[in-house]
Amino acid sequence: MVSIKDVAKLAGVSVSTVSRVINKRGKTSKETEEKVWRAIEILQYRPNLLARSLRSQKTKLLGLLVPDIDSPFFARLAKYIEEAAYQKGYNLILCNVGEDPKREKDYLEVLVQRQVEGIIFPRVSDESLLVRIPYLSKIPYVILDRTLEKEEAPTVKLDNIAAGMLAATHLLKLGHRKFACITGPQKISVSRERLEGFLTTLIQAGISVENIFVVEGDFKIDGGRKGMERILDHLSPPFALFCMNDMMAFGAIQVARERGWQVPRDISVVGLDNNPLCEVFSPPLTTVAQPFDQIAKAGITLLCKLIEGKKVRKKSITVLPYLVTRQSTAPPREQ
Amino acid sequence: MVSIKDVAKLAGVSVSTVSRVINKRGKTSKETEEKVWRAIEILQYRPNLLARSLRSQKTKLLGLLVPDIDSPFFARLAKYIEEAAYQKGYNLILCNVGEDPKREKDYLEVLVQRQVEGIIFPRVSDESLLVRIPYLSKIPYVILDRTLEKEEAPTVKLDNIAAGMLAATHLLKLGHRKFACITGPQKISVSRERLEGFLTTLIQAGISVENIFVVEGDFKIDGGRKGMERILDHLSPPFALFCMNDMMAFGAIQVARERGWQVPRDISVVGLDNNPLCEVFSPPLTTVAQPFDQIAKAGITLLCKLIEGKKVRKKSITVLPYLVTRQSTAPPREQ
DNA sequence: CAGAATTAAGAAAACGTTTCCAATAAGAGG
DNA sequence: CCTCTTATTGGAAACGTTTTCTTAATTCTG
Repeated sequence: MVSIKDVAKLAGVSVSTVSRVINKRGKTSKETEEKVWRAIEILQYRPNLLARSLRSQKTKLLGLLVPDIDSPFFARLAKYIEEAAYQKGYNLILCNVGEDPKREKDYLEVLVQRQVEGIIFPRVSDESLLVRIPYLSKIPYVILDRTLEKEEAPTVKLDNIAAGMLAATHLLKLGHRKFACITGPQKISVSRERLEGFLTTLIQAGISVENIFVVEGDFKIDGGRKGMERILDHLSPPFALFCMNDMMAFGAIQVARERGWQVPRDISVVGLDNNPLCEVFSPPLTTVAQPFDQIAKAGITLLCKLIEGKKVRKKSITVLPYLVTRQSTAPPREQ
Repeated sequence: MVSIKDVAKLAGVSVSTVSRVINKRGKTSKETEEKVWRAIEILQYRPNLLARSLRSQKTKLLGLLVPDIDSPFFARLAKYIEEAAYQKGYNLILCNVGEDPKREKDYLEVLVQRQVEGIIFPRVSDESLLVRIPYLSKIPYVILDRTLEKEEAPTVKLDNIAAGMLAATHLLKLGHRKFACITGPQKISVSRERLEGFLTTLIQAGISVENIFVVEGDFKIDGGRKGMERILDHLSPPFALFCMNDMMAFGAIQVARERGWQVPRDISVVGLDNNPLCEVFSPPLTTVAQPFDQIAKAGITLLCKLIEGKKVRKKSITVLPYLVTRQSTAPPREQ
């Protein structure tokens, strides 16, 4: 491997001069600069970022801890996070932790050892080790799409209450009086907040609790399917269903169809996320959209501020959802 | 930051001894080992991987160059690649290059400078800079789901010809005699190979070329939509359609539905990839499945061998697709 | 019991940078 | 012509490891 020494030798200058030229720090004469660049060109020299990082204590590395990169939600988020990080000159170490706490622990250790400057992670659970491991709490981090109970951790997320309200008002406006909801795991704050927004809006509109049937899902297709089965065992159409993400909505609609019900004629369905497939689904899915780009960008920006040690006023940022109306919702048919 | 020196001091031994204990290299007495581990525990010492890598010339880092992490195909592949890398003790730097050649160049530079030990990337284009930049060709790499024209680059991919054949035989067996196909971009070898398998099988079965209508797509939903519009302008159902990935199949089916055609009654559709959403689509999509886990695992294994400098007999590995029959295909209706 | 062989541990060099400090050369001012 | 700045440059330490080479201490062998 060709090092800065080789460049210095070929250019006939000292190592420090080469460094100065490369980093454009300090004074250097035009001629030496030229000599140095020429040598670099000839030798195809590329600085070793390990050495640079070791010396300068800056790695320009971030850890991206994600539950499941294969889920459309996280894949989308990851894309925008990567984009924002790239813009700021950071690289991302991809850590797919799944449901495995051991793996999360492993990765956190590794990230620390690799001297990442910060960690960004969507939707950690409350049991997450991040907050537990003491030497970890020193490293800047930002949590996306999720609040941790205990402390005022830096967070960027959707206004989930507003999201629930958006779904509820849309369905109310269509004239629905009977509702169902498939939530995410209740231990995740996101689920609770969305439910809160959904329920309070309905109740304020005078819907009685007997007419609201809530089942717990898992944000996956299968949770939507199982949820819908339970709902249809207890509730007879027409009614309106709010699924807390699109995947579950897809699963739920499939079950409805299998049982002979039509969407939106018998059941209106609202999803959440605005997955690109909503458009091609049959029927195209009405959904509460997340501005993924905003979340990611705000997250990285916040993280960078924390890394630079700047004082941040608002450690907790929320972004607003918006409704995308398609064909899976309609007024309830006459009974 | 607490370093190995602090540990040495607290344990009352030399730095080299601490290093030996940590790496379990060389002889150390039970007592010193205990002293060292105790000091490590007290100080919460974690080795600095930058320094270690710098010295040992091993970073245990891999670059993952991917066109679009938000596409279901790449997200799925990335997940399994990450899994395989993790098993082998490697970390991944995520590089989402999009369609931007400048970005690809940037990232390749950065990866080299970060001293990654290898690069793995799905579906590079032939114009990819990888092969061009001379100092890059030294760093081990493996290409997934794609062959580069020129040389015998190490590759792991689906047997695409078999994939095309699988789709064709399935449709033939159902009794179809009129066919359409929405390909991927023709400049990507994957598309050409799949088409080859599809066409030769049909022609060998005695289907005349007038009864095969091929349009070029882009592997995205919209390509499927546009492709289907062109097909329906030229071809009247019933016929059988092979889409070279599931996304395009979803788009195509939507257009068919908009135009009043039913799948599979009027048009049989076969996709490719076996996206989890195939199951919940309406109708559930028959598809040629890719064994993502095998591809990823074989890719990482191959890359590791190249890194270790082992001689590899087979630099080019193909894995076999299999058909998953669902409800989007059926015998053609009587006309 | 002397010398050889073995074991455990320390000292120091090396990895490739950045950066502080000192040194040299050139120009300015008196 | 001598001193004082100023502009460039080089030398060397430092970042935190690993690893080679010594050295000291112990055990074995005849």
